[in-house]
Amino acid sequence: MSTSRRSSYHHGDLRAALITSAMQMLEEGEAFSLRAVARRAGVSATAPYRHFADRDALESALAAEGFADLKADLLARRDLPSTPEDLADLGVAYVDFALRRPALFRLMFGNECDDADDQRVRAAADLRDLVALAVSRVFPAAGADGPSLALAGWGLVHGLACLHLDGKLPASPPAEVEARVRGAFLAILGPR
Amino acid sequence: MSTSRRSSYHHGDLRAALITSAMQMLEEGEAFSLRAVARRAGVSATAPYRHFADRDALESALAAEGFADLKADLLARRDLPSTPEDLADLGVAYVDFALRRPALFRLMFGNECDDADDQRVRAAADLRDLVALAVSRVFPAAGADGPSLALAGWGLVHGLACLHLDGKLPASPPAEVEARVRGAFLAILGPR
DNA sequence: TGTACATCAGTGAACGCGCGTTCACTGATGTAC
DNA sequence: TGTACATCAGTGAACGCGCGTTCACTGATGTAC
Repeated sequence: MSTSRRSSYHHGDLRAALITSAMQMLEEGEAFSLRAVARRAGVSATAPYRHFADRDALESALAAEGFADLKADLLARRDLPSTPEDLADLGVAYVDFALRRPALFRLMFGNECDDADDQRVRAAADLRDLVALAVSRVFPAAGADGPSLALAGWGLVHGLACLHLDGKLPASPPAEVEARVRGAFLAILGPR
Repeated sequence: MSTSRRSSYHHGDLRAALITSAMQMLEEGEAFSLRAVARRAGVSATAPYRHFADRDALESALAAEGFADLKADLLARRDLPSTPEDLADLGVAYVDFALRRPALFRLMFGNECDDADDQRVRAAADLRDLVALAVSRVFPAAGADGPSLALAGWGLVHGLACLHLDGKLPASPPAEVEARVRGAFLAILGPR
């Protein structure tokens, strides 16, 4: 959309183009650097500085978009879960996201979070809230244990994602991963 | 012990000294590189190549030692857990390890695991087995669900460790972390 | 017991690399009159 | 409607950096005779 009006000099919407390029690089497992992103966007190495203060700023923008994407993935399947099985579906979707976009997932989580970036922090908090809401729907009777239960749900699913991602559990075939996640999830959150 | 017999040229046990230096660097949060490790060990930049094929080899050695240390930490508190509360203690110890030695923990888990290194893979498998054994002691009646339950326990505690480590949950004060981990643990594995 | 020599474990110079970032610049755009 | 000019969004050369790794080398050690 923006490339069509691109002149030889001014780009049109370089900021968005840089984020897109960076996402592609992450998706393809390529090493990520300011210079490399600029290269892929077909622009000089210093052009990104017109749109991002520094490397970290680009990274935070990517992380924020990653959180939004993950949240969208979780919401895509159904409105909100009402049974433990529904909840397990969410867990499967979470792990699936991590395995489909490993580099992005690592960037979102595997960094010392710089609390400075509002957008990023807010996006992460949004995710946590969504998890809490989902768990409270399925277990409305949890009462005072609600927050602990929500945290356990998030921790479990996040841990399984990491363990698969880092090769501590086999990340394929997908059906096996799904069965493993669902099994673990229902073993503790199923029959109550 | 080895430094006392160190001559000006031959070192004595440079391999061990390099691992020690590298561990210290990880502990102090310093960036880790072959050159930096050699520097800290007081040795030329190329000396490590006498003892490690390349950077990855050093890294794998560190990871293997990390797994052994973590396992030792888990075993230090008691022989084997017999109640859910005991199990929660193990979980707390796991998270505590991650927070006390974050860079090491990241190195152990946050890398694409190269399956090539036997020692490292075996050390990671050892850890998984220990978790499975501990869970099976506490829930001997789990039966066919045993493996799923064990995996859930590992995933939960690993996920909580990562979320604290990555700033998605506040990593201090320690007492609060412990309460949070214990709470999450017992919320799902407690009253059965 | 003393000596020759192979082996081992270091050294230090050098390689090429990609990175983040700065700087002075220049081409294009859009606004005021 | 046409022109002057401020502003914006790019360029490209250059900086210093630390890294992993190679190479030919040399000093120390220990073994065979």
